[in-house]
Amino acid sequence: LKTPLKQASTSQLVLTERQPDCQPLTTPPKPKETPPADPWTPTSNLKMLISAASPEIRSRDQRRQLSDSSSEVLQTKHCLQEHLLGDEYEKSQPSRKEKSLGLLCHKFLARYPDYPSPSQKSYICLDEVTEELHVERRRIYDIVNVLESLHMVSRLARNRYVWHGRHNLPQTLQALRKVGEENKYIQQIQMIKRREYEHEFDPDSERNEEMASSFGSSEQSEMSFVELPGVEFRAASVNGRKYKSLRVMSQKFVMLFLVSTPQIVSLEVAAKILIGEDQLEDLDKSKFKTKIRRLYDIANVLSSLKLIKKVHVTEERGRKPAFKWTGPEVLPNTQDIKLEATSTTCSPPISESITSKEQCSKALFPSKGKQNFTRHSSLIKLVKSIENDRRKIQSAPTSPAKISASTYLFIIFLLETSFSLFLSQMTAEEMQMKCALSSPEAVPKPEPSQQPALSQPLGVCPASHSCVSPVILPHPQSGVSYAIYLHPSQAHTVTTYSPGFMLQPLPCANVTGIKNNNSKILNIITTEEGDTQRGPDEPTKSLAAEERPEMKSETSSQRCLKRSQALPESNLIKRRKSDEESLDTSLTFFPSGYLIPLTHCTHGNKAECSTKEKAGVCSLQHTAYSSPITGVIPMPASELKTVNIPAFHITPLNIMLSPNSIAAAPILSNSCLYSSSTSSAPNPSSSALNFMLQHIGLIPAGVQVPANPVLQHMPVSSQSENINHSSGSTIVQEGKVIEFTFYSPISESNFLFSFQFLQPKEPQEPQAVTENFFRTPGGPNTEPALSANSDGTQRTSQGTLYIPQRKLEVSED
DNA sequence: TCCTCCCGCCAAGCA
DNA sequence: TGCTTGGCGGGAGGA
Repeated sequence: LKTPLKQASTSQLVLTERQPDCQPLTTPPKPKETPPADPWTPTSNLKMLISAASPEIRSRDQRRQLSDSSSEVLQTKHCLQEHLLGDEYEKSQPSRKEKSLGLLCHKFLARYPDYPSPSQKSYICLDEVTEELHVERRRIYDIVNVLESLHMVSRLARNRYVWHGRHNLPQTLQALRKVGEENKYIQQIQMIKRREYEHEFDPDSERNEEMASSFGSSEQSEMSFVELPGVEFRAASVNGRKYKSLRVMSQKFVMLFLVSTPQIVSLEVAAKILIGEDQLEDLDKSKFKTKIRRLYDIANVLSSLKLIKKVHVTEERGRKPAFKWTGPEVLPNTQDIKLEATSTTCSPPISESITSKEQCSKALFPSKGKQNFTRHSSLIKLVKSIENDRRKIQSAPTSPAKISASTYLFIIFLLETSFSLFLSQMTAEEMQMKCALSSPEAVPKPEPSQQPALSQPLGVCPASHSCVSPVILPHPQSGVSYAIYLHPSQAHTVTTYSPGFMLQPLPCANVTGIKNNNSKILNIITTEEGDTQRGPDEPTKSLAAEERPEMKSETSSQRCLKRSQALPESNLIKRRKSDEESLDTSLTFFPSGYLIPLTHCTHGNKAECSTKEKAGVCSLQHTAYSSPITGVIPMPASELKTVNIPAFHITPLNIMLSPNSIAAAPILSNSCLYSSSTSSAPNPSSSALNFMLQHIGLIPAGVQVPANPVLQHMPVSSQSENINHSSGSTIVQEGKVIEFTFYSPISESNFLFSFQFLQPKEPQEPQAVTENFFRTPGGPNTEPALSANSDGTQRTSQGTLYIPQRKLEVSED
């Protein structure tokens, strides 16, 4: 008796024979139990014929037929052999590989066309499938669940599904990508990698605790099934298990690929993210193993669909299993981009688009009505991370401190916090005074289409990057305006605290349509009464009210773009145009809570300043300008050309900027530093700084840190040639380096942060990501004694404490 | 030894 | 109440 050889290549053979665009082929049924009469459908008959065209399959079928012809005799013999040779019998059983879920999925997919005719619905009866494929029901559920997550099938009734094929796949992937972006999976991946990274150098750290605290408190942890319009979801047990469902896991897994660059996701990272979202209190090893098991299940099905492919990622710690996306490329929603870039005023398609998307993505961020005054969950994670770093710093203040990514994130936190504090320090009177003192031409009356949307109801936008609200803080004295990106909730906070504060949405990051319009954008400053208590007779109020319904369905970026284009010829533009002419690059802004100077450092506004100084406005604004906390002292564009910040960034805030707006990076130009910090006016930010540093634990309570700038500029000589000045694009390309220094009062050292992102030209080539952190000795105004190397790998100097490097190599099996 | 993942128990939920 | 659905983890095959 010749049973099919238990050849290792069997499954591979079947896999390789199947071409993606061919009609699927049938796979041979298990030899030992050939059904007397296969219920061949016309389709399967056709497939059988096609498969017969393959010599390999034909020969295999011939063997099978030969076997079938003498089945009775052979079966008897088989039984005899089974009795006689138990080991042999065992060997005759299909190997594990032949029973793999991937192979089974191939068989399953072979039954149905990739693109079924819409008029002719294919139904899936689980009983039939299990019988024909000779598998347990349980296995079919695994497959069907994953297919369901991609909307390739949908459940019709008990035991019954509808086959959609790949018709819905592009739409589904688009939706998943969108949801993945909103869910900030990139940041989560970065954070996990960073923690692993830190753990390499500090194995005794409270890694698990950190991980748990990072994810466990996430309010956005629950995510339900992402549906498509028109594809109804009728899972059998929707309530109890939906969050752990293989469907949801599968969707999340796919999301990770869609948002990652490169599109390679290791199982470990995926599992950690999935565990984190299940609000696990700790990283239980068994849970982790279970998650990995499920991911293998999902990966097998996705591999059968040719959406992913197994690879291995070789890091310094070893070789890790990972998967690479091989499915269709899913670009960011081009429709959205177009809308953002071209919309001028009220644009109904935007709201329609968003409504549709919201329908697609159900309850990704469950609205619990807590968005007001709460930090976004991603920042909560950062804060926890910062706290952990703080502990480390406090525990060993004189020992070489390890500067982790968290410390960098701490700076982000500082910046963000400083702005909040700065705003909260400004009394309503001050702000109103500021408004009053601003020259009328500098503050043109708003037009209906310019009305900022800060008074819009909260909760309209999901918590996503796309909904941060960029605003401008005009600073007439310095001639510098500050762009501030705020989450809608923060924007609301601002307006609540500061009734008369001037806020002006700006075009969001990387809007292609605003290239070379920076001078216009920079100077479009309108007033907004954020206080909704104002009387209805006031024009701005009524205007705001008029616009509010529209705002409900717009993203901030869309709104702000409208505004930027609505006031192209404002007087302010004329007045300040000369200041802005030196800037000929396109503008993009930090979508964050940063306080960002929008122009290079200018010092020619003394007349304006003197006027306002009389009322104390200048000093106030000067504070904003020179705030050491914000660390956003502008610098000449010439100094900025050498620096860029990768869009591939570890902060939860997508930093996207042009060579011009790079001035907003936490880099300090010394010239500006001194010119801006010599003000004799009281500096409210000093107390804010001390409050923060004390609060965060970098300085003990009672200790006061002078409000000297803590950030210093260190020119980066490398990689500057990579910056694409002509395009002004904010998308950073390979090899870009960003460096900045940060002075820690507690350790009296400067920290130099350096990031470099390297991406291969070819996806198959090894990829490397290097990140370096340094600490340098010296005081607040000391230039770090480090030189930056272009490759980021050979940097050493006195005071260099920590130079972790990570290289990532990707190899395919 | 570790990776991979099959297998089947058993509980939740449905008809 | 029987059946369907599917979470889960033990443990075995394979590298």
